Amino acid sequence: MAAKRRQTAQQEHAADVSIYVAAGGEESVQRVITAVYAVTKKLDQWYVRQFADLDLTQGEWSVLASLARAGDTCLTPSQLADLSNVAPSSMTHRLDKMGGRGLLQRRPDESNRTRTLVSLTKDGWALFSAAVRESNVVESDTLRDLSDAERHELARLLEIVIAGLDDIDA
Amino acid sequence: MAAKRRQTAQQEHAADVSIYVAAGGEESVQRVITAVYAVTKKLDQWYVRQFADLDLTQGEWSVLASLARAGDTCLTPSQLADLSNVAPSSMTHRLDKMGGRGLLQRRPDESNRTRTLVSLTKDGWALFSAAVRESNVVESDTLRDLSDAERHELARLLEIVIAGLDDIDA
DNA sequence: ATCGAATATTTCGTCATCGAAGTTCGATTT
DNA sequence: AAATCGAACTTCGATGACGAAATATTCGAT
Repeated sequence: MAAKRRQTAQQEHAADVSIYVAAGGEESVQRVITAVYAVTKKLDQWYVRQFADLDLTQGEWSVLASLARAGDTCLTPSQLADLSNVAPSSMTHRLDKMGGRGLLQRRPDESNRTRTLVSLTKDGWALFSAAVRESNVVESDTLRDLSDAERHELARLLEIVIAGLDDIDA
Repeated sequence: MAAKRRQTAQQEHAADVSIYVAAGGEESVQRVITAVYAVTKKLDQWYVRQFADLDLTQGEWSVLASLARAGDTCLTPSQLADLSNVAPSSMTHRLDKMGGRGLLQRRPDESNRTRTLVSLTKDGWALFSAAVRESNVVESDTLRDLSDAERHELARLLEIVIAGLDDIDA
């Protein structure tokens, strides 16, 4: 049964790619992009379930991760909205809610009082850390069929893609 | 400037990974997963802008793609909800709206009248095809720094991951 | 055969999100 | 120095999504 499903997952993916090619996409492109989204779609499902244990939505997770990645640098609501792919007006309420839970704090920027600076509290970082450790379980499971060398190669190829991303908008 | 940004994109990614590792994640895992999400986040931004030209939201795109991938097989609202990572109750209104635009049709399943069968119309498939062809532009740009051999290798590694995805829930 | 459990879909109330307008502050121009 | 333009954040009205309850149909058990 496991073996059967393993075959069909590949077959399904191949069939999906051929649909996109039939609709006008390039094979070498669709094969990669479709695969990337197949992975993230499944991961997203698990994130929702795992984060529910921590009373965390994907949107709140995005804010938490953005602030954690910024380190000591405070971020403004606008920056957080951009990083979270969300409208600035949506960020207002989200920050209100997360601030109410004590996960972050807002303080006015003294040098420019139109800006607000957002930073993680100790509780916020603790929740981020807990979420990372929980996520790492399924993420590790996801990559379990890849050797260390293959993970390294996969990361290397993706990093080539990342390096070129910012030059495309222009 | 382009060269500078190319370096910083890699540096930023490396810094992000180290944050996740500091929070308790494994390096070999986080390096891959973080990279995958960096790519999809950027792609999602472009999809929103490109699909706006076609009056298509990401949710509607998900329905369109699911039905197209199913080919001749009709899907039920529940199946579409699962495939779109959305609640069944949300799918009802989404199908109403898309049906009103003539993109799909709902008909009762004669063999089991609790079920409803959804299928793409000709207009629906045309819109799917148009969206694929538009998306392929940025997707192709995204992979432009990868040789054919590298794309093949990237796809191969991702397909190994995909093959194991279904076995994890259990 | 009838009753009860399970499944699929749709309403309904509530919350999140969006786009637009409003408000406050900073910067540039005249 | 005053005024206008622009930027950042927040409110506001409307749409979309969720979870729970309601409806309808099928399947299983007594």
